[in-house]
Amino acid sequence: MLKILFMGTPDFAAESLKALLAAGYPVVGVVTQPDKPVGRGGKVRYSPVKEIALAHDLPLFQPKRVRRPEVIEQLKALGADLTVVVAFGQILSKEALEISPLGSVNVHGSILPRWRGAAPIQRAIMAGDAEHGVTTMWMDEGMDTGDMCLIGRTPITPDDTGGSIHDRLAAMGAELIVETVKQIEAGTAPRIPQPADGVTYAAKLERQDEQIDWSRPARDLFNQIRALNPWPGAYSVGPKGILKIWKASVAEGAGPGAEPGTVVGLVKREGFLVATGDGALLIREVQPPGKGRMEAQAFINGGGVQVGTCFTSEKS
RNA sequence: CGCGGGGUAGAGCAGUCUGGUAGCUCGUCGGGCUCAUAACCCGGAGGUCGCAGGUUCAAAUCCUGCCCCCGCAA
Repeated sequence: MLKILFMGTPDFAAESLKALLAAGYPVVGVVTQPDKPVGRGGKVRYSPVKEIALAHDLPLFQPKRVRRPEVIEQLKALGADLTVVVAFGQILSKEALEISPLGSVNVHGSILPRWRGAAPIQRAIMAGDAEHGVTTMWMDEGMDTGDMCLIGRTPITPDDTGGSIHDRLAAMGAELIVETVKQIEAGTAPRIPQPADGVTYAAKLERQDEQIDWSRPARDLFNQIRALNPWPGAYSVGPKGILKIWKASVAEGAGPGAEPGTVVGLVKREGFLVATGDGALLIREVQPPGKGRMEAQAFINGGGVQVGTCFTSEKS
C-alpha cells in the first residue's frame, strides 16, 4: 500500500486522517500547525490532527514553515509515496508539494472551481447555494487550482448550518480521499483540469462578515446566521451590548413599516421579530455577552428585548 | 499569570453598593371561561441563593479560599 505523509490541522482534516488509518494505509508522518495558546487563560490545546497522531503514535512534525529546506529534507527522509493535505493552514511551496514522488493531493470543501479558498462552507451557505460538496484534487502552486480527481455532492437544505454542512463534508471528504488514494494506487485516478467558467473565491471570514446589516433582506440574513452557526456566530449590537444570534427564520407575511433593526413583535414560544430591509426576521436563539446560548423566549423573559428595541446595523 | 462578564425555583432575569419577610417574566400543576385555543381569569407547587470557611444578634448581600460556565483577544 502507498505510504502516506499527512498534513492537516482541524477536525475537518482529522476525519480524513482517521479514514486513511482505518483503511490500513501506513501513515509515515503527520504534519500539523505548531501549538499555540488558544482559549481563555492562554492555555495550549493540541490540534485534532495532533491528537490522532499521538494516539496512533505516528511521527509528528509541527514546523512553523514547511517550506524551509531543512524541513523538506526531514520529511523527504520519511519515504512517503504520496502526500495528503487537508485543511493544513500553510501555503505549500513547489518543493513542499513534491516531497513525495507521486505528489500531493488535497481535499477541498467545495465543488471546484466554485469557492476556492479559505471559507468555502460558510460562503456557500451565505450565498444561498442549493448544493455543496467536496473535491479531491492534485495540488499545484495556485490556491485550489489543481486538477480534480473526485467530487462528492450534498444539497444544502433550509435546516442546514455551517456546522451540519461541515460535518457532512468532513465525512464525505474522508471517504473520498480514501477512494482517491485507492485509485491513485491502482493508476486509475482521474486528472480533470478545472473548468475556466464558474470560478469563485471564498474569502476568509472577517469581523465584518459576522455583523448583521439589518438593511439587507431577511432571506440573506437567515443565510448569514445559519452559515456562521456554530462558528464564529453572527451578531448585532443592542441596548445591552453585543447579541449573538444563532438561529432565526424568515417570517412569513411580515409586512414592511418599521426601521430595519427594530423589534416589531414578540411571538409566544418562538422568539421576536426584527424588521429588515425586506421582510422580517424571527429571532429564535441568541446569546448575550457573558452568557450561554438561550432560546429567544428566555431572553425575552429576562427583559432582554421588547417591542421597539433597536439593534444597530453598523457598516463600519 | 492575556482582558472581562456570570453562577438566586424547570428556563431567563432583578435583588448585593446602603446586611433584616425570596421578587419578576415564562413554564408547570389544579380550577374557571370558551365551539375552541399556545388567548383570558382564579388558585397552587417549586429555591441548600455554585462550594467551604470567616465577621455579625442576623449574610443571597460584607471578607477569604476553591469549583464551574461564558464573551473578547489569539
